Amino acid sequence: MKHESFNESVEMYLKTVSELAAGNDLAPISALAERLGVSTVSATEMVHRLCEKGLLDHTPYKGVALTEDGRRRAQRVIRRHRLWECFLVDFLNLPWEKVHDYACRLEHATDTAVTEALAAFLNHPQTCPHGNPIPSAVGDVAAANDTPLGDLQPGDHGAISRIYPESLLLLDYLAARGILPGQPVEFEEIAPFNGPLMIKIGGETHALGQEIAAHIFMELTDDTH
Amino acid sequence: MKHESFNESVEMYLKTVSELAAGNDLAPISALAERLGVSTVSATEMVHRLCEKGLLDHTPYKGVALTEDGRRRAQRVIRRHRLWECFLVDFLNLPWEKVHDYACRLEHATDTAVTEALAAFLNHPQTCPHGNPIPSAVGDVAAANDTPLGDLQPGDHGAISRIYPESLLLLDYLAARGILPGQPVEFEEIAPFNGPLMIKIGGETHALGQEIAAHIFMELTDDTH
DNA sequence: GTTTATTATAAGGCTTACCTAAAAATTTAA
DNA sequence: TTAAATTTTTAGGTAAGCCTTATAATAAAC
Repeated sequence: MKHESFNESVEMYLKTVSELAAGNDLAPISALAERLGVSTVSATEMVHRLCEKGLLDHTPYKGVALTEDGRRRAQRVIRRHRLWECFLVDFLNLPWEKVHDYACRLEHATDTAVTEALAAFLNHPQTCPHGNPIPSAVGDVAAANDTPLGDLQPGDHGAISRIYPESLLLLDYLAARGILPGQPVEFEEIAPFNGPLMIKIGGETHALGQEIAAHIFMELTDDTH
Repeated sequence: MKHESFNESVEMYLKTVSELAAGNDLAPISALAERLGVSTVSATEMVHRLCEKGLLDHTPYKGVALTEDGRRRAQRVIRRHRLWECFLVDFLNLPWEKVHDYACRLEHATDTAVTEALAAFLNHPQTCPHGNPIPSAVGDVAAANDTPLGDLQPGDHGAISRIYPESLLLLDYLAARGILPGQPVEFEEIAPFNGPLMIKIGGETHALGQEIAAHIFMELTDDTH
């Protein structure tokens, strides 16, 4: 009956740091704590433990980063997570917007042998149903070459590539509006005073808040013919 | 970050009681503790907690039994466990003797929606790869109509129906010898002084200790034609 | 260069699920 | 029916992962 829940917490912290420090910068502990639903004091404690284990680097007053060990460990969790998402959508026909949460539980309870057998069964998919790349078994990920909707200029167009980071609330919102990877996108305008972005997605125009727009990535169609 | 590990412990206790009290009698706390790899003091503590929650009934100095609530809860865990075993063997091609352990982890991390979608995907199988019946979604199980090898008389024959309860050590042992559900069985003799049982399984004769024989069930072929 | 805001640490506590050691209660067996 | 074995309870402890409150350190803004 040895406790596996330590593992689970570790994995959640590493995964979250990986998301927050996606742009190679440091993840502030406050942001970590908020995303994990934990007090900053608790997060600080845990960060110390993970530093001692050599999984995180903490620069006081700046934030935390994954060590190489931590990075690999996080990517392996993310691999399990995204493989399960593929299975849940493609074979169990579960809703696109729900599988993220289901996979969040399974990812901590999946042996390596199961992970790799699952990858083979699924034919080694490259992305999860939300468009995010699936790391390799040793923790390598393809670098993304896309842009968050928030960074677009009027007239830009292309197609949605991925939703990142994912959360049930966000995915529910997007699913209800048909805002999914693959949908064609045309940027129309941004309302003044940091207002919502007016974006045509799959024929319909949506007013998206900046925060949501930061979670939607697209691949630009190159118009410089 | 609310802890799900309480759930996990509860589920392990309920599952184990369900196994130990299979013959409708009481499961001694000492047996519970041993199977869970925990001190009797710890097991007693936990049993008290589960009694307060209305999941167990404890008769002091006798043992524990599942309440109706506890029984249903245990069966639901067992359902998830056995469905995963089917998937792991039939679709991921993982070894028959290993999937029990893999499923032991997954069973605590599987939402009801995933369980039922999995059942549908698998076409609602009736038994796990080790021959044990899969409880219904509401926790009903078909009563088994088979006999442990230990109870046989010389001359009896039939086919292996299931291995129960399962454990990695036992399954490894049986897999190495081709002792699997479906194999034809012929009882030859029992060595004196509680010696091993000599049993012909799939053409070869095996000397099985009584403890192992108690875990192997068979369906007798009725010879009273 | 202060003030203000953020970040970190310190102190004390809680719960779950474990542990050991020792004493008390009950059952079983001689 | 007394002794032996088992079961339960009591007492005191540990570690992980949380919590709140309060103080100290640093960074950023004015």
